[in-house]
Amino acid sequence: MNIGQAAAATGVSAKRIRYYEQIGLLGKSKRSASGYRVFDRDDLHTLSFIRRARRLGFSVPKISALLALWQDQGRSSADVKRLVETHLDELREKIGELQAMVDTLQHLADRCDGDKRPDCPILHDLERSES
Amino acid sequence: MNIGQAAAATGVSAKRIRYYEQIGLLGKSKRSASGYRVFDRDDLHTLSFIRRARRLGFSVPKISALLALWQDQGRSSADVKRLVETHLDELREKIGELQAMVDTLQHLADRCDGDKRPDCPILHDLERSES
DNA sequence: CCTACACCTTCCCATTATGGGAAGGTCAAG
DNA sequence: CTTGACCTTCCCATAATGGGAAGGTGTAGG
Repeated sequence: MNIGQAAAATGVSAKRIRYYEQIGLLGKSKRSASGYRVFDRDDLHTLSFIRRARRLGFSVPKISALLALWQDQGRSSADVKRLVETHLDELREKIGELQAMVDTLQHLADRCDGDKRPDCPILHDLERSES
Repeated sequence: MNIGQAAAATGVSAKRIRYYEQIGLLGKSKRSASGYRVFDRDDLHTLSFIRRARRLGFSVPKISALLALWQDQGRSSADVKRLVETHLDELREKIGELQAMVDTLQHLADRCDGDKRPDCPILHDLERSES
């Protein structure tokens, strides 16, 4: 299977597959006589794993750790869970930051008339002298 | 006032100030005879504005728009409000994506024993053949 | 007056994960 | 053998910084 077919089969673009190989997330691909990358069912399986992990917001280094655990038959589920909970903490922290922005902005927008006049509490707040 | 003092006074690092000038978010700074950037009270005011906008998650292009409105005495608050509401939509969309990740991961983590055994619904899910 | 030392300047590199595109080789069908 | 689809590598760009080098400036103390 060539890279284009692997990409179509897994939803991971050819560009990304080459990138993952380059940074060492994937081992070096087998190559055909002419230098084309060749993928087998196991490779597709791994690529799909990576794609799902990306969708859940894991960074490449974290996926690397997840892959290592996945392939380690002697892993403990505690290790996997710990990794995921750390990720959950980070996601929640990010959500908290974004939510705080939303709260502030919504508060300001609620007080903005949104008409033709220039007065606007939003700009007024951004302009304030404190902080 | 030199760049270091302006940075200390506004909380915007010297690096960032230079960057903002370079990309045109700030006009070209006045310079001393020896080439040092010189900042006055107005500049500090603008830098503080930018810092607050950054903290509320606005991108540089959006801040550029906000600054233009801020400095336009003939603006309408409707324009400001529209910009902010677009931003709010984007923030909320991002939060939604992150929250969906959290929901999925929490669900999986809840089902993971987190002990010494290798069985783990998290890896099992990432590995699944569908999707 | 000269020497430190702190601060300034510009320039280049790195970050994260990906897309775009060029130049050139390969393969299968007609 | 040509065409077109596909592959290869390589370089560039993204957003918004931080790090650090090489070299000029400004000031304070000896």
